[in-house]
Amino acid sequence: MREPMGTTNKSENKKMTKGNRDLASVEDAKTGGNLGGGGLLKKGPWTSAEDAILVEYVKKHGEGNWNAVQKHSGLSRCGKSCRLRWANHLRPDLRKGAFTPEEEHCIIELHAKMGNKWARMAAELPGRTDNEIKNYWNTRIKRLQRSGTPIYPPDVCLQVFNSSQDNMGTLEMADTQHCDFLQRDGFEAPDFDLNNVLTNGLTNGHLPYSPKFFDITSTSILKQGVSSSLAHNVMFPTMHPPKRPRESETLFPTLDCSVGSCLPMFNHYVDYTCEKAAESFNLSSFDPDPNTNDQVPFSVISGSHACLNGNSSSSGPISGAMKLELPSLQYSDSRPGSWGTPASPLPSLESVDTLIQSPPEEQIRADCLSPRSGGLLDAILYESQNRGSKMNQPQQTSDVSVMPKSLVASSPMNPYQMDGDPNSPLTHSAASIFSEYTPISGSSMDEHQSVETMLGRDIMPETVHRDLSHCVIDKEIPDDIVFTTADNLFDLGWFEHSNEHGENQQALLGEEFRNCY
DNA sequence: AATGGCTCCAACCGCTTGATA
DNA sequence: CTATCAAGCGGTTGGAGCCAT
Repeated sequence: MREPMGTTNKSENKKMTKGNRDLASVEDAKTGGNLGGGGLLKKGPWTSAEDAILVEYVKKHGEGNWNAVQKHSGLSRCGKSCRLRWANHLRPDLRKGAFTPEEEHCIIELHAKMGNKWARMAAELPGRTDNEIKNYWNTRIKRLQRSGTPIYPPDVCLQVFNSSQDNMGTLEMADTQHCDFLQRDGFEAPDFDLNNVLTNGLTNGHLPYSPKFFDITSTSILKQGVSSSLAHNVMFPTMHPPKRPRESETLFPTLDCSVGSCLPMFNHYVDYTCEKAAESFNLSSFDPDPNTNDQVPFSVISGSHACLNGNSSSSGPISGAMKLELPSLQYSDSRPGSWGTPASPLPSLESVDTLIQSPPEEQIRADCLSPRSGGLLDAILYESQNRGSKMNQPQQTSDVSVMPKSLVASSPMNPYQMDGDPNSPLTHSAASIFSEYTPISGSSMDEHQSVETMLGRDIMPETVHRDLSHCVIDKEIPDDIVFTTADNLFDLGWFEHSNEHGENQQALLGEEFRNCY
């Protein structure tokens, strides 16, 4: 927690003390100070003299027309710099000092809704700047990453779910600020009862929403939940070396929106589910790496969008301490000795990108609606919309056709079947998660295998069945059910769930979604 | 006391958007 | 319709202080 600051913030105090910049004269400020002349615009920290000039200028001329500041005031700063200085530090309505607990809570909540929309978040927090919020968030993320603390508290998850229900249910979108993109695209989100889903999921010890929600989301997340691969996607890499690459340095930025990251609050359910799963297996916790004694429990990352998943991506390159293998419980029966080497040679995501070419229209759509750094709503609505549009297009079969049909049909987690949109974050999630559960012996991590090959090999529906039955489904699972295609699930009614208004939640995925099966 | 790593945050950079000529 | 400019936005960088060793 930062110390409360007075009229000048801590950093300014530091700088003023250190550099004795207060002594800089107004004349220096006007002539560029340490510029040494030459008429170049000054960069670097502002002096109080420069601040005074800028404040004086704004008093006289008002905000705006920042490029004129240099002309009229003689300040050797570019307009952009002046605007930033004013907006972030000199504005009279700024609130200085540490964030209050209320503000912190608000930021968390807003981030859950909006993602990295700092300016929009700042608009919701009077007196706070986007830069301030951004810095706060980034700092907080890093701190939480280290401590393994969930980023989104449960109450925030609940709130976001409630609000998302409201928004998606009515589509009136009173909060157009959050959902304006929907209106722009004329997209209509169907009604479904997230709140009910949430409440049931949290209170009953089950996740009744799971199969009724997204097949991808539910099954893959929950599959993740019962495996150590969870650690890749939804676990703080607490064993990471302290110095982590910046978020922007994620190796696969276009695919960084894994399930956990796109749907931040789901991670809490994953967390919960994992506990339940652990109970089911009489495990207190999973240690993903039997060679370590790292007793980090199921501390689930809560998402934070792109920030965390770069390193925790299930498909990202795994190195060093993050080289986590599948838990023994998953493959112990069929693949003894597979612990030592990574079972699934994940194709590089670059190769996935290469292999899955999306039609231009979808690329455009993805550009418009990419939930990469968005919140839960973005992710859900993006997915739903893409499903809808997808159904109106000829089926893309080229990729799938590479696979043997039998294998395609029998793939329990075939992402092509579930969603062929390669731009979809959930598709990526599904693909990456799927890949994790596709053990291929005798391959090295360095081998980049084609997605088709990967998807078609060594798929074990039984595994899925077992996993689902242990920790996901609150319905009786017939013994003869085969988790091969989505229509099995439809037939069981798992994609249909009426909300309190009697409306079918299947609509979430679009009527066409069902029709295509 | 010296040093290196880490945290924090102000400022910058590059890109996008919207207004206007 | 196009070009230009101002402003906004999000990501990134760099520097100063803090802290552990």
